[in-house]
Amino acid sequence: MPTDTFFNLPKEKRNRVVKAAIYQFASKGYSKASVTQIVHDAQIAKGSFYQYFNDKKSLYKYIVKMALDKKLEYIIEMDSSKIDGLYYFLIQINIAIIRFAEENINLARIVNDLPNMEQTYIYEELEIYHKKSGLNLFIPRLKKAVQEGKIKPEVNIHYAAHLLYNSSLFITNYFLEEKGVNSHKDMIPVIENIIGLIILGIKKDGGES
Amino acid sequence: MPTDTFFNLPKEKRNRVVKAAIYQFASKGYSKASVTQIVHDAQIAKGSFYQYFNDKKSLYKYIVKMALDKKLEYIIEMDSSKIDGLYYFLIQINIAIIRFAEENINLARIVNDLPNMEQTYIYEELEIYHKKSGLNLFIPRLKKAVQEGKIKPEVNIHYAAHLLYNSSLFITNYFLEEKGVNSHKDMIPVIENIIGLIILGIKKDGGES
Amino acid sequence: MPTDTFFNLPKEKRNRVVKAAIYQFASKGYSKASVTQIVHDAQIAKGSFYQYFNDKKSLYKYIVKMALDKKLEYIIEMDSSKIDGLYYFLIQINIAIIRFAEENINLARIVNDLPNMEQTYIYEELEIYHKKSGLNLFIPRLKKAVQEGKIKPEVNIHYAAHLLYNSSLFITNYFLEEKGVNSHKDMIPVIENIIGLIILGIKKDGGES
Amino acid sequence: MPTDTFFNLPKEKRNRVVKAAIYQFASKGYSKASVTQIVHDAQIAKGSFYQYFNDKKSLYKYIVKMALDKKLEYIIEMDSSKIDGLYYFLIQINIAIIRFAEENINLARIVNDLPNMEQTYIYEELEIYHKKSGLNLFIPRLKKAVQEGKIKPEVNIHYAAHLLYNSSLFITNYFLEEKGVNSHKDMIPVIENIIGLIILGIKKDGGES
DNA sequence: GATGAATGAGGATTCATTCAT
DNA sequence: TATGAATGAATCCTCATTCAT
Repeated sequence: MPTDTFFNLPKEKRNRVVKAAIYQFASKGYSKASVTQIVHDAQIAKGSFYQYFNDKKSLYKYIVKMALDKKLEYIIEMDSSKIDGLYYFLIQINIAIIRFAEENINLARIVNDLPNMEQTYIYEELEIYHKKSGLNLFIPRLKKAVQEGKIKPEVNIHYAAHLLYNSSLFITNYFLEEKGVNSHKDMIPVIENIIGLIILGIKKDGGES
Repeated sequence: MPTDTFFNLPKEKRNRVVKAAIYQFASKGYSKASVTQIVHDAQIAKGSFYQYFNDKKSLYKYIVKMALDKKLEYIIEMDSSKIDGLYYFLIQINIAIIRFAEENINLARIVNDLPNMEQTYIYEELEIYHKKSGLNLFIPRLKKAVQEGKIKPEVNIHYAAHLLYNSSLFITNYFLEEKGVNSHKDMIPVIENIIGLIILGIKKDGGES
Repeated sequence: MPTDTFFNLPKEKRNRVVKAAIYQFASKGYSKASVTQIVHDAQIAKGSFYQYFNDKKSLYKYIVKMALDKKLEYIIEMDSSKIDGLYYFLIQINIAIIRFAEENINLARIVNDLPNMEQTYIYEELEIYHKKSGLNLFIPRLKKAVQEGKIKPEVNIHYAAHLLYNSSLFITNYFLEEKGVNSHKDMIPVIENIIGLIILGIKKDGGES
Repeated sequence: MPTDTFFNLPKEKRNRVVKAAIYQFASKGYSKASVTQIVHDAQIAKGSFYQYFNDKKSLYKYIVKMALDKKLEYIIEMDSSKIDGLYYFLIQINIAIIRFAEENINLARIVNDLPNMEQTYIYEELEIYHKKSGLNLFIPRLKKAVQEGKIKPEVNIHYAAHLLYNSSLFITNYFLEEKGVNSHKDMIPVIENIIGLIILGIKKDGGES
């Protein structure tokens, strides 16, 4: 969504703009993010900014797309084809997401802020990208597990996917806010616990609840 | 967080202010909510507003506290002492929350928007209230279940509470957005499905994952 | 189209705003007129301006309405009921318009600039007022003259009204620009000439053209 | 008013610039016309534009001159020497102008917008050209008619010329705006009516006004 | 205690023109 | 000569807060 002009810029300058924008959106959110602050941080002229992007919204959409793409990169990288069991798959996907968050803190903040945009008109224009790294991450894998007879027949795939996506968001937020957590490795037990919980349930076998 | 002046006001006037504020915060969110619009809707003078509240933030905190208190009312009302099983407890608590949302749509919106404030400085000042109707809703009950030997020993209570709180938020959002849902009763199957999932797990017994 | 706030202002302040606005619109036209300049000239704060008027357009519409009303005042004042002949009526109406222009130069400039707004969306919202001091000034009088048998049957009332309205605009512009003309009295011969021309025609009787 | 560079350009490129400029000035007016849009439409570089013209004003003056020249072409073409009567001459000249408008809608819009520029400093620099296709169109012919004794002695040539010029503008505007009018031929009755009116007057012979 | 006008820094966006390559 | 990125003052407008009455 940037203009051609933006792509003709030297990479270094483009990076300054992107970096400043990411910082603004991550720390202030879309509507409080200030174009004035972005151009100041990126050391470009106000007018230049509007030669790179039609408006603030265009920039935002570009950054969000970039963030979601980056998130997907981490997920694709994990080469899910080799992962057989559902439990292991879910562990891996959450680890991938946390690694994304670890290495791209501000992009992760932006991604995790997306659900808050859902009521706005901007969201609709982002929905396609968002879906790819949202619910759709889980639905196909759950369907496969159903076919393989590995999932209880009474489980509703739709709700389960929601729960899993939601959990991944929550896990990421947990990571982003928890100041004591330094590496994605520290999160592995948390992930295992939560995914284990979803897979096996809270309830002790044999007990009635 | 209002001034004494506010509490000396006739109840009817106070209600006008509260109602207008709830509407603004629910529909626009904190930062986009307009003081000008609130005083207009409440039919009070701009200057009066600043005699009732030090600033917009004070009003927001007051409304949030009110919303959380109201939510708690619904939860307390359900008289959990009589509820024995954990599953049934979780179903009931989610139904209570949905009933709160059903009868106080705008307050529910404000409550469910709270996690988005987490990065802001305002959140810290609200944390205490938030906790009461958040995580702390689940932790004591989970501890009890542990003592009763009803929960797998490897389950981490802390994370389980997070997952349950998160699920309750997600269920509420689902209710608030789903236009086809008219009554909290329509949500009961959804709740049962999701809670069932958390209690029993996704995995089919006997299968390896 | 101003807000109540504007009308609550002391007359002196209101006049400062109106005067500054008239000056801007008259000298720059609608789109080049600067709100910043207006508030500067009127010695009010930018924010105050937007408490008086919703936007620049509202102010413009207010000023245009004011200008057209003022123009009408001069026309109504001439007490057309006592004016019998069409020629005399047309002379008088043009004199009234020139007197309006003489005593309200900038308002007259704004009024005479209106036809240029015709292609804009603003015009539509002003049309009603404009019509009253435009074509409709002439049509009823021409109809009356037709009934009295004083007008050639082949004359199309519609076109004649247009020609007369157009001539009045032209006469006013002539007055506004002609630097040598100091008083409306200097314009009387011009008016008589032009109206005489429209009434009697250019052509010498008996000559073939 | 373009630079030599402009005239050294291949004709095709020059035309692209001219066409884009005409479109802008016709549809937006001088001050709203966008240089950025012109260079975009003409597919030339911003910098190139300023090598062809010193500034926006220079381009405008060039286009206006072009428009007035084109208008004159249509008028000259009608070979007025062969036209004898004043009435017929006026009919023909108005038809010529309408034909110009019909075949050069955007140029006609620019020409008819000129009077609105009269208050601006730009106008002065265009005045010479404007006059040639304005008042001066009528004055010589009126003088001739006076010499031939075909015009009432009390008619002031100067004012009559103004009225006629003004009427031609009005007729053209009428043509440009009237959506039901497809061809200049549809305008002939209107022209005959208005010119007839000016030649013979509104007043019925024998009646007193 | 009530009122509502005043404030001004800040918001996003536009645009003719310049200048380095 | 052609290019297109850079510029920055100017545009309209918003809004929480203050203050005089």
